Amino acid sequence: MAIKVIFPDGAIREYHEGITIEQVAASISPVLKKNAVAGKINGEPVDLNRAIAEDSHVEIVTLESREGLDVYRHSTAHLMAQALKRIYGEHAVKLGIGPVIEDGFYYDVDIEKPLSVDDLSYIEKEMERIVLENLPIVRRVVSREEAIQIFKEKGEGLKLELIRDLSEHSVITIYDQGEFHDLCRGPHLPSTGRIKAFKLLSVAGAYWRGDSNNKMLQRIYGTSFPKKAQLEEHLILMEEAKKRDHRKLGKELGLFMFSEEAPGMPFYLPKGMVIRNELENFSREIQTKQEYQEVRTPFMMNQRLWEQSGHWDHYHENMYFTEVDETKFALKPMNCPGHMLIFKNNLHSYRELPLRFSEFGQVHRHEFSGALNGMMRVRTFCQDDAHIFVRPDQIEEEISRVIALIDRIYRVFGFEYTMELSTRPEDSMGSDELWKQAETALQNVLDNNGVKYRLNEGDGAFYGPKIDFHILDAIKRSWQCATVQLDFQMPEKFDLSYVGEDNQKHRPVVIHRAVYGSIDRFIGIITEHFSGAFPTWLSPVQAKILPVSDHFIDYALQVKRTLEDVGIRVEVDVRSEKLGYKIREAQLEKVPYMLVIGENEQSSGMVSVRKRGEGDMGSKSLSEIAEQIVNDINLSMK
RNA sequence: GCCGUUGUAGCUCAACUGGUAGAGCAACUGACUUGUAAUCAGUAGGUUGGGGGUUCAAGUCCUCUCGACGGCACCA
Repeated sequence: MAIKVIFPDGAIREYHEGITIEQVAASISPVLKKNAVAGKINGEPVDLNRAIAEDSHVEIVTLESREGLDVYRHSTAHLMAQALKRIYGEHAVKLGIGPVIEDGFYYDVDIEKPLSVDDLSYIEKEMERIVLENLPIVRRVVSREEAIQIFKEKGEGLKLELIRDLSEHSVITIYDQGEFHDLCRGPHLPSTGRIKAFKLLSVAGAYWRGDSNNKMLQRIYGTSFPKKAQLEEHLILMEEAKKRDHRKLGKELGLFMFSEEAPGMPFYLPKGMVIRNELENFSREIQTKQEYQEVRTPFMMNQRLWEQSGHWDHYHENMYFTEVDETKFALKPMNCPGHMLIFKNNLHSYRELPLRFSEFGQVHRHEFSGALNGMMRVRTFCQDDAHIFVRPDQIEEEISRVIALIDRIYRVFGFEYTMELSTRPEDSMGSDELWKQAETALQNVLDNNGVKYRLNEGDGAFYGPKIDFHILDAIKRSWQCATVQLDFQMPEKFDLSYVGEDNQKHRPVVIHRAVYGSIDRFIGIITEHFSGAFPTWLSPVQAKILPVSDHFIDYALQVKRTLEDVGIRVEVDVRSEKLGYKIREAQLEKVPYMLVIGENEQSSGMVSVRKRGEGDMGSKSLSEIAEQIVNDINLSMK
């Protein structure tokens, strides 16, 4: 019997019934057959050797596609599991799950022996042997009873748990390769010999099914690619990412430091402080134009304030407390309650709203020790926070303004970003109506602005839903920075009011927002984003003057003064070193402008300009170079 | 917090199975007076993260503890 096969491009071909995906691929071209790793029948992913029983839409999945690569890596995960069982024993290794992830795969296993990175190379060797054996990978459909029977015999308790949770009518399949059998939906490569290039990367602990109440398993991470060269390239990329690690660069460039005396709490060194001040001033200037008013509130306030705000109920595990003069205090983990007190300090007319209080507010949050990570996750940080008090009818317009502000600021750094709407979490306060109202308002703003966003259910703040901005840095990693939160709860808790047109008291609504989010983390992000080569306006030292010898120090100092007078940050390298040495150091410090000064420059009143990343630019007059640098600074902030 | 790894001079790293700590860079001193990515020589620098233990002997082994790293969980 002939069947019709419809391809994604709409082409239709006839084949005999029962033809496999692989044969279909072969019928199109030998290259396609070679690159095919799986297929899809009516959208359902299947193995290459799956027979096509009736007229169907068919797609050949090749290694070029994401799906194909995923199949390839999924099979590599099985390959690794098989190697583990061979090395440590069938019963000593109990399998959890082994999925594909962004850049590779992992497999969670329950095994007595603590695995170390040294063990990985043994496992890789065994994997290579299994590749050489070229074992066929075969799919087998089993009944639930059979599946339970099989995994019970093998002592695979974790797999039994998975089977138990499979839905009533799901088809249970097992993939066999040699003596190895794994519960798996597939699809997989046709044989282990198809796996060409892989590497095991690390081992780590991971809770079974992601629940910290469960047992901790050992997770082995690895990656694989169709070609050796691709694997090498990926490993090089990982090395590159390590080189721009903000912790390493922060130390090398003298931006910030950490001390055992204050885990998770950054110390700013003079150069890092320059960057931080620039960031603050930049945002301060823009906010002032947008009618924000800067305020400052205490780091520590009476515990009862936090009880009133709801932080005690919903947040106290993350807070630092202290007791002085028999009074209990808490270090602020957020700035909102302080701003509520400021609002309450006066009577407010509806005419004053929106009222925008901004604060570069230092907050303390007790994070788990294992969560700390350089500047990215700290226990004290500065939020570029603001609380905007609005009338209900002003909500949507004000949020649009905030979104525009965030966009304005992110453009300067060249960040692309995506947005997420987070809704009511489990642990939260307030009535359903207010939450619904707040969520709808945020959604409306996003929809009306034609913004694409992802819905992140149950991830809002305990007092309100939020829109989060996730920026993509230069190496495509995503970071949550800006946030806009809509809050009907705090105004209630603090009994806030303004006097309306009707001379009656009305309840304002609060919008919480941050642009950089945490300035500290933002510095970490831009350090990695720019690989330490900050744009001129952020560079701690914008120009470094390099006298060829001691004889030109006077002239160098004169140049320094001239540039400083127009607001440029300048250093002079006065050491008795050779020019090449000074250049090398200035280059390693990633200074944007190096100005070489010697006999020629001194007599002509010029400087030789060497630009970061571009090299020798020839000589320029003092006024020319000063103008160029100032332009560079101003342009990069537009 | 959990699992694993790790901690040696300011920095980067070395010291075989336990035998009593070493190099480069940086710093300091001196010489050189330098033209576009490292001038030479000398000097100094360490209770090996901290406490306890085993041993004739501990950087090395055991134990507790602190920090860091890789993940997990957490991320209001």
